[in-house]
Amino acid sequence: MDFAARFHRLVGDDVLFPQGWDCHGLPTEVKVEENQGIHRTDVPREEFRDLCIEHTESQIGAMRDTMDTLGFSIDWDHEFRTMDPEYWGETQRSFVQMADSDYVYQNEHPVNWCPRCETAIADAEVETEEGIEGTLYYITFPGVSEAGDPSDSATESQDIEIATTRPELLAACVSMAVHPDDERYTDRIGDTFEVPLFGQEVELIADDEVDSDFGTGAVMICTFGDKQDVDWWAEYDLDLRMVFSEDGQLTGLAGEYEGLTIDEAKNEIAADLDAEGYLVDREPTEQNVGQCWRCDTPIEILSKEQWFVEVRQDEILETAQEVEWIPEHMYGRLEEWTEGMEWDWVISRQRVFATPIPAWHCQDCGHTHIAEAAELPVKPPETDPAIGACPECGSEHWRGETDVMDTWMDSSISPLLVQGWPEEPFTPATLRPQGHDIIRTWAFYTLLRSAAVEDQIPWEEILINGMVFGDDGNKMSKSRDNFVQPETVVEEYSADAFRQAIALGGQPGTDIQFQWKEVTSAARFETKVWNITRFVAQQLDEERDPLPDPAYRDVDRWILSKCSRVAADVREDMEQYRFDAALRTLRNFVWHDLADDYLELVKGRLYEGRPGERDAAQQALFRTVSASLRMLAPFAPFLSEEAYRSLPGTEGSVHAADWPDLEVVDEDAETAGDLIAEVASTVRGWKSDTGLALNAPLERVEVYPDEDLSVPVDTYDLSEAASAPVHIREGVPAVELVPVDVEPDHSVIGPKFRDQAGQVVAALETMDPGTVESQKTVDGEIQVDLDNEVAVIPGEAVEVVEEHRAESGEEVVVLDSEIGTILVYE
RNA sequence: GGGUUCGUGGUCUAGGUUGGUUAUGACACCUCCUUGACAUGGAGGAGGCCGGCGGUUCAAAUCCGCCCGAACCCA
Repeated sequence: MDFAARFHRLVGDDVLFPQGWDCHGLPTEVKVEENQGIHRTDVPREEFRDLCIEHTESQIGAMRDTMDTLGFSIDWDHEFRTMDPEYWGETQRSFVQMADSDYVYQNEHPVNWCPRCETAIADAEVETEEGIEGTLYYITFPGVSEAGDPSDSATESQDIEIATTRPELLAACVSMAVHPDDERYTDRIGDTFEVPLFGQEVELIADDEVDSDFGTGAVMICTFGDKQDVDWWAEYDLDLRMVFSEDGQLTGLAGEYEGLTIDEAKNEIAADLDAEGYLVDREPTEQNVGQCWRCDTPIEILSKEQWFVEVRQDEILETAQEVEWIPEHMYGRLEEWTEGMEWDWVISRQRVFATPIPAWHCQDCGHTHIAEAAELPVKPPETDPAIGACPECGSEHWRGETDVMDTWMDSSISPLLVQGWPEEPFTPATLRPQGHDIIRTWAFYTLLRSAAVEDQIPWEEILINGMVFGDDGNKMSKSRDNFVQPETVVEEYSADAFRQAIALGGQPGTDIQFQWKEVTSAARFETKVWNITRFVAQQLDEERDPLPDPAYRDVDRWILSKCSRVAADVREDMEQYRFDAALRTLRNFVWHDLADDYLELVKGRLYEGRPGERDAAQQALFRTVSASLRMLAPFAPFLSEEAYRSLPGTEGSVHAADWPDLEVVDEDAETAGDLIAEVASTVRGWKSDTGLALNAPLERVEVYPDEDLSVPVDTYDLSEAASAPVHIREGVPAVELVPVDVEPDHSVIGPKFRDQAGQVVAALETMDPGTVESQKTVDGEIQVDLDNEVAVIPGEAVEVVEEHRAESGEEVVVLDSEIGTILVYE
């Protein structure tokens, strides 16, 4: 996040904030096919690739514009794109390196296959069409009694009936399954049956995934009818019977049915089953069918040679544990995902726009050769390997690998490449920001890869941010019409307001809702800041020499002390990525302490103070405003920059400045200042309430603080602000004091009286406040009558609330405030 | 079905780890106020059984259990 980058620059860290573009992938190919009205096999690979690059470049351009508009402080010198040969060459290098350390291997693996397009397609390309009409066939599988097997000899296996919509897959049947709780079949599990027409023997297994209510409650498992079959095949380590070829015809395994299409086979096999008496019944049914998104042909699942990367779970988890997760519980997601991994990572894709797998297959002996590091980057289908002849058989006939890599192979090495790998020694990046939706991909693969390639953590901290939702709380989408383009916000308000709204959305890890009202309040705050700066700039002399030792008054010391406290708090929040809390604290300070209180208090001095007095106020103002602008810079880079430059006495850019470090925490001044601010705002509020002008002169104001002050309070500015002489008095004001209420301190009474506490408090509250008050002042403790005993409460455990009333005949107004009593003589 | 996170005035949100007096702020709403940075401002007000039930405790928004509801990830 940009907030963090900007903040760390201010505190003096050397920040590398690169931007990478993950270009490759299916969505781009699809988009290009759509725009061009072509299929990727219609044009040569290279041409299609170029079209993708072109499209991606325009996308990147648009996104970069947005980022600039929003003020992202990206280090564009370190921009990279995974589609550039400089990048994907390194992706290949990491592949070669992982192949050398035996992470990479080839194996058969089921893929979605479109028989018409004759290509593998990704899950994302499979569209599920619901409610397709089909026929459900009920087929009898004869039981096999195995002679010589004692467990079977007692109870001879009987026939079992299954239901399927795909009789053409009988030849591929490798097992049968029922639900373990299905009473119809409990004693049959483990029995063997014979597949009709084809004769192979299969075992009945039990699995929770079987739907007992469907058909007969028993299903056949084929390689492969659907994804479920794939899971079972892997889980139970079943045989592989490939019954379809790539063009959708039955293979030799189907015996006499070889060469038929799927539909032909379905009809013929169904007819033969009927003829042989295996077909018990057929009924119409509705089913969901996976189809090719492009041609609507039903998808088949075929097993194809694929490239894999071994997932070493322990290694990944160990690496992940060394990383600090923010928020912590997000580690749990990765852990769960990692532990649940059943298959290794299939990295090969039968696509075009991606990093080519740098390998060749010898056409004569089948040997697979992986490229040497020196010849990278390389595009195998176009180039022969540097090695020349096959090391196994000496042949020079190579078939370049046409498969390409999963795009996560690109993006999962970005931390390495950013650091100059492989030339430079790798040091982990400090921070990785990413969304929680891609923990199982980006974070997972990056951990895997940096552990595998460099045996290191990729980054020290990983900050998981939430998704941004629309104003109505739903995920942004065109159909919901809650899509908010950042540009729209920038046009109507400003980029800084947009940034603030996002920052305030919530803490890291939680999804945040975009809210126009946050933009509104942010925009108001900006106006406020701008006006403050303008006012202060006006009050500062252009050629003002900083004073070595200004004659600060209490309020000056107060605002400076508060400011340094705020700087420390904000800094702490920023370090923990609590941007919401940081901005909140900052806003509160600027708006209320600085603008509402301090500015009002020093106006008198600024307008007509003596030179020395004025200088001190100017100096304090300058330091506070300058510090505030610097703290605001990460959130509102544009506004703070302009304001900072317009403030006389600042040099250069606010973004090149240092984080404020005023080092003037002054407890006494804060006590005095809080009192002054409170009195000023109480008097101001009273004037406002009574309809007086805020600068209406008063005869005299007397302040009686509740607690004795340890320090003298300087009323110079207060008198100016109140337009009246202000005196701080000790003791009790000469007005009637009427106790009206008692407030027990539960944290004292609770532990002291334990289970009696409720009773004590209740009794206390029924007492006359005057009695409580007198007992408290005379004895230092209060006696409370309970039902049959007397409880003694220490005086400090009870607060007596008193109200002041002016003695009759005197022209005085009594104001109660948080810090004490204020008497106003008009 | 499994996992994770969450449920706080009309809306959004802070606080929750460390239980304790009056639960924070913003936006919207109502009343009043042109006063020399700012009406994109200022002063004040109304509005909450802190999702529900139960438990621990003198005391629960906060800790524990269950339930209901939402979102996300996985199956």
